[in-house]
Amino acid sequence: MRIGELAGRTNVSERSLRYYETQGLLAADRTPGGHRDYPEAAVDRVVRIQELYAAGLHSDRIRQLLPCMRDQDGGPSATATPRLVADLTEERARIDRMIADLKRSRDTLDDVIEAARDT
Amino acid sequence: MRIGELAGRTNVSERSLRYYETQGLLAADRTPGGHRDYPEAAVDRVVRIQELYAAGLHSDRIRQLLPCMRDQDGGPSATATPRLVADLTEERARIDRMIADLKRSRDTLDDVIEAARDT
DNA sequence: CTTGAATCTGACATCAGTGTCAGGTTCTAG
DNA sequence: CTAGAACCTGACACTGATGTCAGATTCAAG
Repeated sequence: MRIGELAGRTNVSERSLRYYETQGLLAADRTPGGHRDYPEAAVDRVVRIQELYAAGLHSDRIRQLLPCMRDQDGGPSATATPRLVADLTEERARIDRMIADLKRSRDTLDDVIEAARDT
Repeated sequence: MRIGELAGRTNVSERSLRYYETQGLLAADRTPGGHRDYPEAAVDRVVRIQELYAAGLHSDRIRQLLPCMRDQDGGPSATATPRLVADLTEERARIDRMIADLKRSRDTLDDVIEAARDT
């Protein structure tokens, strides 16, 4: 599929899709004229990439991670090195802290919202 | 207490504390010479502010929110307007989506980490 | 063929909190 | 009183994914 369709289906801008390519996160075939042609699996991949970005991972880390992921077409093409496992474990801990923070903020908002409801 | 101590106790840089003041999030008395003098309650407040920033709220929103929060010394000094409640409800939904995303990313990392463990 | 929509590359802007530096002033222990 | 630590303001840089614009090219339908 072409970039416009992929953007529409993933709700990710064309700009970002091209950026992912420069970062080595998302490959695309090219038509004879140079237009990008994405495989169906690109949809899932883009969604994953977005999730990982949202989790605070940087392009470099995502690039290391992607080949080790299951649920890619053809299964994982690599296994994480010990070094990468250590890094990912740290990222995981960071994500846990983020979740805890977010829950506290959510509770704070709930308090304020509820206090207003009781007015 | 002075800014250095507050920074140390909250693990927030002095730069950020001064920035919070310009944003109207954190007030401080001044010594005759002009140095900031924070009340004890500033520690809690700074922690809250950090959590809310981490949850993706911007300064403007936090400024609206802070006076409505419980657990401030003296209790809440304001109640959220209906307009603010609507905005906060939206923020809350966004935070929920963030948490869901983070959990998915965490699961992804766990998969990769575990796959490496089974090597 | 033609024409309009879609895509291409490259460059520059943005956001918003934070880092950092400079040059000056205040505080406090000795 | 004095030295050094701590603090002050103001300004500029940065980060890194994304928005946006310009000018050129390709694609696909009539």
